[in-house]
Amino acid sequence: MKKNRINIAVTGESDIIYEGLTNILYRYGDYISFYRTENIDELDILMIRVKINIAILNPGSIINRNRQFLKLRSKHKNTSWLALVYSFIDTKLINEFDDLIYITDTNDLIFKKIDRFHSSKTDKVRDDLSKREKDVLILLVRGLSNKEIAGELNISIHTVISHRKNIAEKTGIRSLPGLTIYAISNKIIPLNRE
Amino acid sequence: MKKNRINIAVTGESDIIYEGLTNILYRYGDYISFYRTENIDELDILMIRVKINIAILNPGSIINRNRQFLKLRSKHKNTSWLALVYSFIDTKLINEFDDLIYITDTNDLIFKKIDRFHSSKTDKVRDDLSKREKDVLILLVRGLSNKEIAGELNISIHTVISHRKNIAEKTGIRSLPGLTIYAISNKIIPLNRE
DNA sequence: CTCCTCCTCCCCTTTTATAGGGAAAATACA
DNA sequence: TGTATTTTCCCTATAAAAGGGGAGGAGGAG
Repeated sequence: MKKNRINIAVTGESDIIYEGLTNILYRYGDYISFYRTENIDELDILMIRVKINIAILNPGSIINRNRQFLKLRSKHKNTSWLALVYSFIDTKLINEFDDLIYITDTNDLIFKKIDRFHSSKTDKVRDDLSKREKDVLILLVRGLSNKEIAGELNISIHTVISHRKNIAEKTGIRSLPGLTIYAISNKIIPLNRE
Repeated sequence: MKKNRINIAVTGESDIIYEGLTNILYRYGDYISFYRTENIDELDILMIRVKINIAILNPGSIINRNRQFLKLRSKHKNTSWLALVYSFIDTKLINEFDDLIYITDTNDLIFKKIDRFHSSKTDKVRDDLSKREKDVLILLVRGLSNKEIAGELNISIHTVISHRKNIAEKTGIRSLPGLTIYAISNKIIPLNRE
């Protein structure tokens, strides 16, 4: 029932691609952490200190670095390796990857590909919040602190914290901005525009 | 002190590139409107009803459609035409464009290129958030902590806190959910869901 | 009757955020 | 060339949140 965080490393020099990819994937919950590296050397260093679940890299960045890439792969057997293809590329290189993301892939397709390598995500994505949890969420989005929410709902602050823990567990969203967007998207609160 | 809006059309099939490009450019102010078209036919139709200041397209999408492209160009002489290059491409094609954006361009470089075709740059209003403040806000809405934002922007955590103080002062909004809604309402971050 | 969810409450420690102060350097503007 | 804004950095202190536990009662489903 617990949702594991996914750590995704994106390797490549393109701001556009990095921004695009992270922006698309952020929508599916903030249980994804991104790490950006410019090249395979940086990726190597990163993977020493962070357990990367999914590494996405431009195959172009490992041309002439094939041996280094294979070494890194074998060092981190639990990592999934995806190629982000936006140019013509050697088929041999591509075979080294677990899957390919094409620059022309739709948002949904991209997420599905990522999703396939994130086994523990499948069990529960959309558990509905209980009434009390929604009450807390609404007041949270209004900017009240835990203590203020406790006062408003006439319960102890510990209970509020408990509800928040459960909300975080169910939605996989731990940040306030993320919860705000969740609440808006799920029409728990309306977004009034002037 | 009115700001002219810029209408930018992005033509191409890649979600990643569209998201990346819009995401980068959103930061520089909400005076940019984006229009997305999948191919040059759609762009043609779009330009009948909307005055497009800048058209960004993948040169690959006009291969074998060169004549159509040139016709469209000559029909809209006030539009700037930029190529978004992420693959090997015929140099002849490229010469038809006013400028090139490479997939490896940095955020700043991309904005400079766009900026060059936006004559009314000088009348930018400064009564709202500064660029850096927007940078902080965007990362804040993504759920990063002050420390993480500091790391992302390569500044000290004290600076991040300073920016946050100024954001709170300027907007009068102190809560994260409030700032999230502010950012969405002011198109500092996009909220596009299914 | 048992299992499960919900709601309620409490403990602990560590990490972050808030709020007040200040200040120097770099840009931008007029 | 001044002046204002922006960007950067720092201090102290307090408040709040995060993350890890656990636990009892109410009520519904099987």
